[in-house]
Amino acid sequence: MKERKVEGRLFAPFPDHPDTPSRELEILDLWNRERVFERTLEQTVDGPRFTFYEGPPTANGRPGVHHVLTRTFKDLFPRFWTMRGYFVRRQGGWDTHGLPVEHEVERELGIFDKSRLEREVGVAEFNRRCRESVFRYVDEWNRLTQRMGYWIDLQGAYITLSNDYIESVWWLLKLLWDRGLVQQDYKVVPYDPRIGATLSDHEVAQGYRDVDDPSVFVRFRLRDDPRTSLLAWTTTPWTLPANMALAVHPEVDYCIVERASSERIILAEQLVGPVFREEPVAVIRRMRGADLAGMRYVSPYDYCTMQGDRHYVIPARFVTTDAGTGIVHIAPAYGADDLTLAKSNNLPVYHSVDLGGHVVENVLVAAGLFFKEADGPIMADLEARQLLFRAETYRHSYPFGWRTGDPLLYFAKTAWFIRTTAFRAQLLANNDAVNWFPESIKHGRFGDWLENNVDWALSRERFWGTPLPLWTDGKEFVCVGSLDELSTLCGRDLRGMDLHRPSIDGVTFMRDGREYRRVPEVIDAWFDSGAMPYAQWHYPFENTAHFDESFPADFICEGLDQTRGWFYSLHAIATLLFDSPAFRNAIVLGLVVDASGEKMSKSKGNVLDPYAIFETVGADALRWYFLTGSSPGVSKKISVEQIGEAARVLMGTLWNTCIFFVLYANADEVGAPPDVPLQERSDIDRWVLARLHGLISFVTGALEKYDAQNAGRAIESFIDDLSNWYVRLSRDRFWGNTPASDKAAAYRTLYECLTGVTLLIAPFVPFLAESLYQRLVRSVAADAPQSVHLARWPQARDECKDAEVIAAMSAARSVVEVGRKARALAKLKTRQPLRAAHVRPRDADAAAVQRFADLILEELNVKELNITGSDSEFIDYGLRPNLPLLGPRFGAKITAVRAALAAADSRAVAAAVSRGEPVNVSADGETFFLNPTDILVDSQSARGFVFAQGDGVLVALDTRLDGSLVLEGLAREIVRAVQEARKAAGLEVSDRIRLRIEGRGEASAAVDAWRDYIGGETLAVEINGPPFAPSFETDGEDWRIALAPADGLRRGP
RNA sequence: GGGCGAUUAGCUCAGGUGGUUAGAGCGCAUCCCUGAUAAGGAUGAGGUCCGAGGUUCGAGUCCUCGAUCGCCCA
Repeated sequence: MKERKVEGRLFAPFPDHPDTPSRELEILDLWNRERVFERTLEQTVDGPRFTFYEGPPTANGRPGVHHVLTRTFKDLFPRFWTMRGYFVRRQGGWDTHGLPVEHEVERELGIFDKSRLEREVGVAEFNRRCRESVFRYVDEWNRLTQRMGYWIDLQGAYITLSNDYIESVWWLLKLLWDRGLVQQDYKVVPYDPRIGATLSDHEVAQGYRDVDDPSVFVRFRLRDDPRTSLLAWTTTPWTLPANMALAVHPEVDYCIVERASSERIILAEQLVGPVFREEPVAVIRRMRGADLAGMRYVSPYDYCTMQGDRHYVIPARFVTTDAGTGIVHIAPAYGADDLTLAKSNNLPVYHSVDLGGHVVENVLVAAGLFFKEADGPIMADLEARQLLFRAETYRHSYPFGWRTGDPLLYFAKTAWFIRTTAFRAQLLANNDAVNWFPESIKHGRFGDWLENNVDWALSRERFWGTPLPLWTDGKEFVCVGSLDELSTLCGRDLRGMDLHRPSIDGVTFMRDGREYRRVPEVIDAWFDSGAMPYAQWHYPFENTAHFDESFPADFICEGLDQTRGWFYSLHAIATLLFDSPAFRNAIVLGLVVDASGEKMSKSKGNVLDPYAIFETVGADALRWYFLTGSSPGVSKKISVEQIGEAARVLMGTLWNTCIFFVLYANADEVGAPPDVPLQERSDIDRWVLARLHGLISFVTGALEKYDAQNAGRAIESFIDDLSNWYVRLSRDRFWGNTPASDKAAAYRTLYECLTGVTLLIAPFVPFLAESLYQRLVRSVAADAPQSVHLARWPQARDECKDAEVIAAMSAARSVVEVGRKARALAKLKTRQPLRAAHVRPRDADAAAVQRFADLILEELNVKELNITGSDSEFIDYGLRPNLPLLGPRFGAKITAVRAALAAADSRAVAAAVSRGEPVNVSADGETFFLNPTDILVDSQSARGFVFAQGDGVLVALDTRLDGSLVLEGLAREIVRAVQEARKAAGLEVSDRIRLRIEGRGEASAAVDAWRDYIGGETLAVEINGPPFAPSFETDGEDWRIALAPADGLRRGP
C-alpha cells in the first residue's frame, strides 16, 4: 500500500489484529486527554433527565470481578441515554460506615472485646482508624473503574461519613420520629457476654460447633389440676426462670395420656411413642393444639415481678414436632421466636440473666452463676420438686463466640426500630410500580420480603456509624434533625465539628433544668445507603431543585445480595417518607462464579483477578460477555477462555470487515463515501440497509426495556450477516471492474453499516466502538464529534426498512444453502461450473428467488437458473411393500402386490403417499387397496441430476458436464492455485505479476481458453510471455506455476 | 427449618401467553469455500429438557412431590 497521505481521503488503517489490551489503554488516554466523559455531560446538560443512582461500595476491600459485572450494567444504560441526548448525572458514592469497617480495624488491632477497645484504644482512636480504613483501597477502585471504562464521577462522590451526608440522614430520621415511627423495643441478638459484644450473622455462622447440651423434659402443672402436666422440652434449662408461656401448634393433634402412676401428661400425640418409649400409657383424651390455648399452668419459677399476664398456653406456628413434646417453653428474653410471641401477646420480657451473662440476684435457685453453669442447679432443683420428667443429653449444633469460645447468649436487648410494618401495604403498592429485571424478583424475593416485613432494627451498639440523633434526660427523648437545631439547643455553633463519636457524645444541653445526653447507639449503615437519594444532595438543606428532578431514579442496578440490603433501604425510606418508590427500574444481577460454578472465595483460591482478563482479552470482552452472555439474573460462570470466545464476533468478524472496507476504500481513495439515493442502490444494498435499520429499531427498543442480552445478540447476528453474506457476495464490487456508480453504492452501503454498528455497540463496548469510530469517521471527517461517545445515537430510517427484500433474501439464501447441499451430495466442488440449477421454491417465493437470481447463479456457480413448480423430472421414486404390515395381510399374494407396485406409476403413488392418501394398485387383473403406511417410498435423483431439499425448497443441479464446463472449472482451479502462489510469494493484493503456467493435459487447454480471465483475476500483466526470473515457483500434478512481480506496475487509479 | 432461583447437547447458554421433528455458539468428525478474515459454509455424531406423578387432544413450558446446587432468612 502506498504511503501517500491524501487529507480526508484515507482512513486510518486497521491493524491486522485488534491488540485489545494496549488499544484499550490508548483509548483511555484519548478519553482523558479530551475530557470526553465530562464533555458528554456538558453537551447534554440542557437535555431531558435520566436518573441513575450509584449504590455505594465500601473501599476498605479490593474490588473484584463481580464489581465489574454490576458496573458494566451501570455503565451501559447511562451511556445509551446520554447518546440519545439525555443528561445522565453519574455521581459516585462511598459507603463508609458499618460493622465490616469496624471488624477490619479490630483485626488490625487484634482486640475484639468491645469494653477492652473502649478502655485500651478509646473510641476516638478507634474511629480515626475506621475513617482511615474506609478509603484504604480507594486508589484500586479508581483504577478498576477507569480501566473497565465505567464512567462515573468519583471526584464528586458522596461520602456517607461527611457532615452534610449525616445531617441529611438526621433530617430523615427526625421526619420518621415526628411521625412516631421510631420506637424503642426489644430485639433478640446473638451476644457474647464475656466481651459484651453483639455478633454479626457472619460471625455467628463461623462459630457453630456440635456440642452435648442437656435435654430436659419438664412438667408444667396445670393450675386447676395439679395431677396433670403440660410436658415441655428444652435444651436450655437456664432459661426456665424466665419462662412466661408455653407454645403449641394450633393444628397439631395433642393428647392427654395417663401413666400407671395415674399421673396425666399433655403432649403432641405423635410424640407419645418417642417420649414414653416402652412405658405403657393410656391416651385418655385427644384435642387440637388450638383447644389448649389459654390453658393456665404453674410455672416452676416465678421470680419476675413485672406486670402482665403470663403462664398460659399460646398457639404458635413455629412449633414443630420433630423432637421434644410439641410443647415449647417460651422465654421472651432469650429467643427470637419467643420474643415475637411475647410482643404479640404482651408477655413481660423478663431477664433472669444479665448482660454480663450471670444469673440475676433474685433468681435464688442459681443466683450469680454464669448462665451455662445454672443448668445443673436448676435441673437438680426441678428433680427435687418432681418437676423433672427426664434429663438426658442432646447433641446438636450451637454457636459459640469465635473470639472467646463461650457459648453465645441469645439475648433480648433494647433497640430502636423503624415501624416499617405499619407501611406494609404502601411498601407493596410502591413495589408494584417498579420494573424488576428479572421480573421474578418483584413478587418473589423482594415481594415476599415485604409481605413478611418486620420492623427495621435501626440502632447498633457500636462506635463507627452515623450517630443516632436522640438526646435524653433519662426519661424524655429529643430527636435532632439538623445541625442548626442542635446548635440552638446547645447554644453554640456546632458547624465544623466532627459529628461522629466520641465528639458528638460530648454535646449535651439543658432543657427544663435537666441535662440531655445523646443515646449511645449509632445507626444501621443500611439506612445511610438508603438515604442516598436525599443525602447525596445534602437535601433539604441544599439543592432542593436538583433533588426534585432526580427522584425517583429511572434506573439502579446491583447484585442479588442487595435485595434485602440497598434495594430495601432505598424502597423503605422512600415509601415511609415520600410514599413513592425510590427507583422505577432495577436490574438485579446474579453472582459471579468460577468456570465450574463454584462461588469465588479467597479460601478456595479461585478468585479471578479482573486484570487477568483486562490484560489478555480486554475490558470490552468482559463487558460483552456480562451483558450478552446470559440473562442478567443468572449466575455468571467466568473464565478467560469463555470471555475471549464471547467477543469473537466483535474482535474478529467486525474488525475484519472494517479491515476489508478500509483496505479497498483507501486503495480507491474514496474517503467518507458520499450518500447514494436509495433507488440507485442494488437489491443486496437495500437488503443490508433494511437489516441495519431494523437492527437500530430493535436495539433501541431492547435497551429501552433494559434488555441488553437480546440487543447484543441482534447486533452479533447483524455483524454475521454483514460479513458473511453482504461483504462476501459484494466483494468484487469493491475491487473488480465495477461501474463507478455501483461501486459508490457499495462503499456507501458498507460504510453506513459499519458506522451504524459502531454507534450501536458504543454503550456496550466503549473501547472497540471508539477504535472503529476514530478510524472510520474521525480520520476522514475532521468536523465529526471527537469521540463516538459524543455522537448521537442512530435513528432508524423507515424508508430503509423493507420487509419484502428481507424475505426475498431469506428465500434466496435458502436456495443457495440447499444448492450447496446438493453440490456436496454430488461431490462437485463449487469451482466446477454447472450448466443449470432447477429450483422449486416455496409457493410464495418464486418472485423472491428470481429477484436474487444473479446472486444465486454466482453462489452456486451455475450458468442458468430455472424456477419450476414441479420437481418430478429430477426425482425417481422407487416403491417397496412394507412387508411387516402387508405380509400378514396378503400372505402368498405378496408377490402380486410387489408386481403391482412395480408396475404402478411411481410418481403418482409417491405423491399420494406424501399426501397421506390410500392408493389402488393392480397386477394380473387384481387390484389391491393400500394405505399410505403400507408403501415405502424411496427417492433418488433422476439421471443427470442431483437434488437436495430443505426449508421447503428443492434444488436440483444438472450435473452433466461438457468439455467447456470442465475447462472453465480447471481455469478456476488454476486461478485459485495462482492466488495461493501470490500469497505464498508475499505479494500485496494489488501487486501485478508476470506469470508462467505450464499446463499438462486439459489444463493446458484451459490456460489457452481462459487466458484473459486468469490474467484478470490474478493481476498478471502477461502469461507465458518473455522469459523472466521467477520469484516464486510451485509444481502441481496438473500444472507448474512461476511468477514474479511486474516492477512498477501496480493496480491503482 | 422457611422463602426464592436454577437444573435443556461434551462446554456456555436461548427457548412470550402450552402446539409440528427442542435451538444457537464453541468443541469434535467429514467435506467445501476463501487474496478482508487466526475467518466462513454444509453435513454428521451428540438430548431421559434433573426425577416421579398429574392436568391436557397435546407439557421443556402448567400443577404436586422429590433430588441436587446456589442465594436470602431463621
